Amino acid sequence: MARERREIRRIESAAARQVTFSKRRRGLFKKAEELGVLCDADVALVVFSSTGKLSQFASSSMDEVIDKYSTHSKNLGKSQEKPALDLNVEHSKYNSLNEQLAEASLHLRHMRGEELGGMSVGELQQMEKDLETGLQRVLSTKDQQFMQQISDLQQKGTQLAEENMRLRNQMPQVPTAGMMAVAGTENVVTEDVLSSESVMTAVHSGSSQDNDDGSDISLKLALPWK
Amino acid sequence: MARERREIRRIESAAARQVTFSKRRRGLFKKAEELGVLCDADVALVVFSSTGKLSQFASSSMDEVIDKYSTHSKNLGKSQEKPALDLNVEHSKYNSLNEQLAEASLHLRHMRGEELGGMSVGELQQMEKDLETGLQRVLSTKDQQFMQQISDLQQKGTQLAEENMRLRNQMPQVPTAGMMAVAGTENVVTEDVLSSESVMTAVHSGSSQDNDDGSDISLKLALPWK
DNA sequence: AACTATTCATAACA
DNA sequence: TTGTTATGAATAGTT
Repeated sequence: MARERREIRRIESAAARQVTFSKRRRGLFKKAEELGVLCDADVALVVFSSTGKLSQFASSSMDEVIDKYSTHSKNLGKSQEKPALDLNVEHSKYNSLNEQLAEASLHLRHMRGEELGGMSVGELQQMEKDLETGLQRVLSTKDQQFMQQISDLQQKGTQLAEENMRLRNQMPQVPTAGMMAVAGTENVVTEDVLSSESVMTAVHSGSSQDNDDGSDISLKLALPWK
Repeated sequence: MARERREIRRIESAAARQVTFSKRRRGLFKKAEELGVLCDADVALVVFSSTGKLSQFASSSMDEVIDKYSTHSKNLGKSQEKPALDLNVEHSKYNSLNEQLAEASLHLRHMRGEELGGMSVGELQQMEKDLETGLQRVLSTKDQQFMQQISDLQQKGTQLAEENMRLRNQMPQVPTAGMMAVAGTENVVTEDVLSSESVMTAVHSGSSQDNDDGSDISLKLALPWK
């Protein structure tokens, strides 16, 4: 209803989906309330966002009645009792959440390639698409994090090299004891060496195949301490 | 929202109220459905008209709650007016489940490559490993299903070819063109292994976008025998 | 979050 | 009730 018509299908971008959800939820609740007032109707509305957040509206206690009936349909006589009613509300929400959790859990197992037996080719192709997209994004994000860590380490390395240079200039009388001079800055140096090692180890043991701009940079990294 | 703005208060004329109810109810349900689809949300909506008539909508798993409700809704004494707005979440079990669901939901979004911002390199590598495993298994399962479909089609093809043969024997007066067509048929049948391989390859590389259930393949394969 | 250009929903009418 | 239309509302894309 705006700059351009939007097709009614799941919004892929999480950010855009969240924005649209906010706007449309407000609109929907407003319409629900207006219908209740204008037409003297009882309206109950429950919305779970994709992140599991709950919001609800009721022009009367309809939602409680719904929840109550959903769990203890036999006990119609207790419909006016508040305590039992609240418990039933909880019970109902609990069951509903349990179902959603089970569903999400199954979806996760599917994503891991488990329990694929009953799925159609179409469903499998959708899974494949999702997995490829997800994998691509994970790889991209991982690369960015590596680059950031490397950049940080380079900066630290430069600082340490400069300090090292200053120390040497202050102690020209120690010819072969270069190691000793470095040891003077032991705290900082040892920390950094350890962290860089752990990073490199992570890179190595880390799975797959791609991108090795990192090895070039790591060579540069090693230089200052040589 | 039209010729003139209408104040949001109970419509006194019963006839006008009924008309407005009808129109606005349709609009409200449409909006509810759109929110569910666009934002991947679970939406449940129950409306009692002032005459006691019930209508309901639910996306996904909420329908069970609503269905149970509708089953027993005959016994309900309905609507007075008393606007009440609830936006509460409570009870430890409920909260615990809600957290689990939120976590599962977040995990799913991570698997789709969304919201990776705060993740460590180690977590990303684990995700990568999981995604690769899942993708591999999905591809494998999909291949199996294709193989099964192809096998089924081959069987059907063989049956049709045999019937074709029988028909041909019953009609020896068939002209030359018919013979050529039959020869073509035999070629296709005997090349089954090759053609199935090419199908698999194409599917593998092209993968992702359209989710037909493979029925178009059966049409294409069936054509030569028609 | 605020701002429009648009599409959409609907109040009045037929 | 259903259909049409002028107009008010909701909102998609943008800033």
